[in-house]
Amino acid sequence: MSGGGCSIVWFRRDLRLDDNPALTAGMRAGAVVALFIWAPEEEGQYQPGRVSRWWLKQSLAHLDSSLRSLGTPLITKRSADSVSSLLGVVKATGATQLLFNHLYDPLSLIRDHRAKEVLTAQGIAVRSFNADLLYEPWEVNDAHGQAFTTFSSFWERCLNMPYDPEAPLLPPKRIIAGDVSKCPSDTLVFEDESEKASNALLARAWSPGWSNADKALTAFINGPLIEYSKNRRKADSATTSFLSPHLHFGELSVKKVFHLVRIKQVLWANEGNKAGEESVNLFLKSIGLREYSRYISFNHPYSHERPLLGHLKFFPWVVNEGYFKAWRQGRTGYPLVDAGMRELWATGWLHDRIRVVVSSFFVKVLQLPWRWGMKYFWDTLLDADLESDALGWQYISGTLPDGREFDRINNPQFEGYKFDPNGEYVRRWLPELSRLPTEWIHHPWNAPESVLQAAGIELGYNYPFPIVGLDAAKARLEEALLQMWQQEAASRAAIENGTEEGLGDSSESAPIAFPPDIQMEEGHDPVRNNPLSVAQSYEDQMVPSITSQVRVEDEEASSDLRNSTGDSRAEVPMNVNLQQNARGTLNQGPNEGTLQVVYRNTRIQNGASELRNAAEESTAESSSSSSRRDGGVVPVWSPPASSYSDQFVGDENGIGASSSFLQTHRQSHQLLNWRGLPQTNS
DNA sequence: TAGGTTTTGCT
DNA sequence: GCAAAACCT
Repeated sequence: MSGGGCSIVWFRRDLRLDDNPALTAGMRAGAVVALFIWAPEEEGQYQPGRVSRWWLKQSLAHLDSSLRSLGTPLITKRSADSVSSLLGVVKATGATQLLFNHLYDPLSLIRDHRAKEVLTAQGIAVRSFNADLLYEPWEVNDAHGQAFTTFSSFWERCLNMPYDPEAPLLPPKRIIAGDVSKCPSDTLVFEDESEKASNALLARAWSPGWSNADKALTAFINGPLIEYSKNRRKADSATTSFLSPHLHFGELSVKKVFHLVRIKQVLWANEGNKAGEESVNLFLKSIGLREYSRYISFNHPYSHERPLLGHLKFFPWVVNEGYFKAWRQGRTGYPLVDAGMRELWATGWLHDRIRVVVSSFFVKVLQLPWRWGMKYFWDTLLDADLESDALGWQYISGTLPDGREFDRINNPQFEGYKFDPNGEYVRRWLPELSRLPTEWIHHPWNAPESVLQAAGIELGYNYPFPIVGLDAAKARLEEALLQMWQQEAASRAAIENGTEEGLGDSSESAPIAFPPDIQMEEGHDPVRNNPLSVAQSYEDQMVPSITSQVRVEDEEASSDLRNSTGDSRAEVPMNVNLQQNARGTLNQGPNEGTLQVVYRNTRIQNGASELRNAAEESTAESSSSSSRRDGGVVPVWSPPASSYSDQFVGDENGIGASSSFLQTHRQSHQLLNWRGLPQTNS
């Protein structure tokens, strides 16, 4: 199918050779040029942090050597604009086809859409695939064809889909190299001199690269998995899977993970091994959360910037850089929190439980804006993953319909004795407390003077007093929530009176800026300060380019999303350019097979229904055909037409639409309970 | 001891 | 907000 030219396989966060549908498609079509483009400026405020870049560097080296052993190098390009680099590579290699696997963060949705548009206009065939998820976000819908808004219902559906996730593909045995003689690689720089020393330590603990990932997976599944449930409460146990950085860069295929874990699940179920079954369910759930993070990101592309429940917009965050600094440095006076933050700083790693502890402390006790914390995680975690981190912080912040209650404060002292009963974790990361007896290790401020003295601790000198007392925090939180509800009610009233629909309060909906010391990693380039400006001229909607079926469960062309009140969700601005849309989609023309349009993400009020219907007809057609689910759709979401903050208007009230927090809650929970929500899928 | 009350875990 | 677990009495 290749014509004469070769295919470019554009690697991004799918740095593996096995179960890589873009690569497989490229091989089948003939000669392949494997390409990686390093364009960090495109990531706006979210350029990868030091440890993340270290990982990427190793992983790419690994991928390159694997590819070479199969017959072709990995071409690397340094770029400020991926799309023009793609065009350059097309020219230099005479490629006629571009293949890549989907990503779901907002910047990628835009960029990939643009890539598809631009290259298609140049006569290049562009095909894209699902390599990152069990199911594409638009495949997972409720009975009305709408997106789920709670994790449990989403995951339940995933586990009970009428068809299984695709079986993982094998790695190629050899690859026919495209002509890259006129397409030299750029040297990519991922670390500066000052970072090298710290990075050297990472290599002792981690082995990036897809075949190492594969070994790690096998080892985990045959080892710690069975104890996963039992051990999940320990702060420093070696019982987490440690697969997350591998997963972030796509060194591991989630479908493969799922597949292998399911085999164990069946095995242990047959043996009646309850602990094993529970472990599997729990582990799969964490895979499910990762899926859900993409799902949320696709359906609510602003989820890394804005709370999904609108009322949180009115929360009076404490904008206190001193608190923020104390938290980052592990000097809050709460040993478990501080130990976690020091571990994160030192290693780029944090056990999931401790992530919850430190982030909930951040939001509830310090009441700092959650996006600061999220950004810090992004900068420091080895497995930094924007979608997962956004989901995690939204959960902690109580901004998800099924998140935790906002007004409950966890007590780090109690959590300390729960997750670190013997104080070993604290002693490892807080040497200044290492001589304190376990009895006091999680609350040194209560320890008698003599005990402190014997342990060599002088509070306020070599270890701080608690930065905020829990009682004070509780009082301040209640006060803040009161304020939030009042403002929310006032705003709702204003909207109902029609006095203020729209732009009035853009200052409130605009996110609080990052503090300067975090901001310094960004900003030379104007594009970075407004990550979406890059794409502002591309206003059209999804650009599905080709074939492939996406199964749509719902029979009726149930049109709009959740609520019919006039609001719209953030990712779906009203000012969609349908002309472009039509051109982008329907004229894609005679690629193989059917044309697929996916509209989950779209909320087009007028004029789009024909499009949608066309889409669904073609879906109906294609879903009856074979099991070919390659090819695919580039999920794209349209950027705001004008300014950044305009975008916030549309999604004013987040998932809950214009209903109040309580109503939203009640609804979602009723829905949940109604269905009797089976605990597991046993 | 059964019964009520409080705490915990949810993504 | 709910269910299950833990904790009282």
